Amino acid sequence: MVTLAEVAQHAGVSASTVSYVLSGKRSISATTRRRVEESIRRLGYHPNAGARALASSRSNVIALMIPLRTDMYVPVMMEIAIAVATTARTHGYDVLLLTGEEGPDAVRRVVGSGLADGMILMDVELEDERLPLLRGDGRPSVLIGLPADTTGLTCVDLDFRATGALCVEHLAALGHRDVAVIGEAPAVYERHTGFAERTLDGLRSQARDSGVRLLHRPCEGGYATMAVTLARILDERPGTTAFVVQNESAVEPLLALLRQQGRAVPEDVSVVAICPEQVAVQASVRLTSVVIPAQEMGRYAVEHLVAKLDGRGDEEVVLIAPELTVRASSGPAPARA
Amino acid sequence: MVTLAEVAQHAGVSASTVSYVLSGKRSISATTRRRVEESIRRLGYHPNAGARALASSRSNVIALMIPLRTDMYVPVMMEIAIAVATTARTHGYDVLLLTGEEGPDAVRRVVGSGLADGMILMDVELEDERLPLLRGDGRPSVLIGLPADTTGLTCVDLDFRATGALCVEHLAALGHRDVAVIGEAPAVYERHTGFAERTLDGLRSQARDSGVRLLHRPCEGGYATMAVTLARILDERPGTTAFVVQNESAVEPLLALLRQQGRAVPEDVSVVAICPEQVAVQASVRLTSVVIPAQEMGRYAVEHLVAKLDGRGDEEVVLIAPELTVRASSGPAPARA
DNA sequence: CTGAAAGCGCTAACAC
DNA sequence: GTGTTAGCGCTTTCAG
Repeated sequence: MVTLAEVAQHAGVSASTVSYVLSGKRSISATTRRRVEESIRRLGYHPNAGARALASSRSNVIALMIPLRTDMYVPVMMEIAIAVATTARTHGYDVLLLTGEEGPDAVRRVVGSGLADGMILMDVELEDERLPLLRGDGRPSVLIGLPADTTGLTCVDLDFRATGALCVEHLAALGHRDVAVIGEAPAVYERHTGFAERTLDGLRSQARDSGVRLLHRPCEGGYATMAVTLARILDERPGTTAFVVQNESAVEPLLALLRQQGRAVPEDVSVVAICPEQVAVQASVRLTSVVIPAQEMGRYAVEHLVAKLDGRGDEEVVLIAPELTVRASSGPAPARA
Repeated sequence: MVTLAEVAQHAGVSASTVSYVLSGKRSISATTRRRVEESIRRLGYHPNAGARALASSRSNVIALMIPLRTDMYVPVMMEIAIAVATTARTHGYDVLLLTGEEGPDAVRRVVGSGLADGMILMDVELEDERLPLLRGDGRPSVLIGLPADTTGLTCVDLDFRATGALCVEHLAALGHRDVAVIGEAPAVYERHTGFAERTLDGLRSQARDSGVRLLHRPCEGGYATMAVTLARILDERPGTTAFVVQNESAVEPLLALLRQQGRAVPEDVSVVAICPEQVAVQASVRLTSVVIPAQEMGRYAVEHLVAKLDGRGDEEVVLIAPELTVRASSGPAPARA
């Protein structure tokens, strides 16, 4: 293993000079710099991460906590994780992957050990038990998602409230008066994951404003459950002419079932989805949708965290404005029977 | 920040004693141990990761390199990643997440800096440019996937050759003589990702042995492309009575299209999928399938890597035997026309 | 613009 | 069964 001292010797300079060449924290003559850089290359030197962390009390690692559950919005999470990892690299950070499993202990461990300089948490619940640890003094953190109380926290998320409103607004404008909402699995609501409830808020309040009747039903993914849910909805509200779907694994089943029942999309019923772009585009009907900006959220989260780590801190809640893209699944409400 | 020295002082023992209580590398009297543990708790001590890594030249971190592409088998990768992370924790390791983006440089960086003690690589190509770095001396590594030449490497993967064979065998036994294979996207084959080619091998050789005619077509996910692919297949081989699908995002489109064309599954055509269990179970028809054992692969990979790190090394290729689960999508071939 | 040297917090001989 | 101590490789004052 090549050490900084060896590089120094090889280049005929002192250790500190090599260190400063690396960090750029003081000016170095062009000649010296070149000699040192040459030695570094020749010897294949890589600074030792542990030593560096010990001496500087910075690990250049950020921790990313992802939920354990693989049952929900998996592609979104993956996309976020990848965006976080690549963005982090461009800022000189590596990413430590933590699963929610350990809960608050993981936060304590990582922060306490100096394994990471800061952390990004996904899948935040409204009353998340990890929040107290983040609020106080601890290391900087950024949440992807919005808890009930955001004081002292930095959060990034899609504005799900506005998203819900936007969906209803779109449908109302097309003349729909009876809208059904296919939501996430019941467990998601029970767990009080913020985004689901906020979407619902947005849907409801806009529905009130637009004179739209709303029926909300959580739904596990898959055909079997979707079939039951749909039957129930059409039973309770036979006049339903539009659906808002916030559940990736319910999208395709819904479309198939509608088709089977001879309900044409968008002539007889409209469908608006809240989902990643790929899902919207690859579905059997190109879906009018509000896209979940996974990459953007990941990038944002890292950039805010890095800013905080650099002392350019700012406690702030960033809500990304939703954008509704009209595709082939939504159209004017059919004439009343 | 609480240091080991402070714990030692608080407990009235020496630093080394605290260290040994923590590592268990020498015997400690029950009394001392209790006193130390109490002090650790009371002071909220967490060993500093950097210092520990520096002194012991072990970081207790393993690196996981995942592919950048989010277009392919995303849920599988996510499942593997999570299995890796949780298994690693049970062995006292944390996981560093690397994207394939940096390529071989990432390997050099991580290994050279001692950031991680070993690494797990996913999405290995047949002639992967990272392999030379892993083969030689370097830190221990485990591949998930199988390159062309495995000498000096440890690999874990589903036995895709056997998987292909198993699918054909199943269909042949049911009397099918014309089988079409819906494969991964063309890019996957062009990139020479091993698993796709090995599956094809298995399919083909078993087809020869069983007197089955095989037609293989790569396919991007989604409805539009699947429709084109299917039309072409039925045009070339109108007698096709069975499909093997190895492409998650083609499964549902295929089923929907067959339905639209009035071909009943499994009465008119059989479908066998190679996919994660969830996909097989949640599809519109419960699919006869060979499951991709993502969790098992992740777990295995970590356990082998940890074994290597502990000196219980073993260069070895582990191929997990495929298991075909018969569900509702396969049945006897229809009587010949 | 460059050197010298004091730690950072922990591990692992080496002593007893 | 426990204490002492010499580093691990780097960063960062303090000097010049």
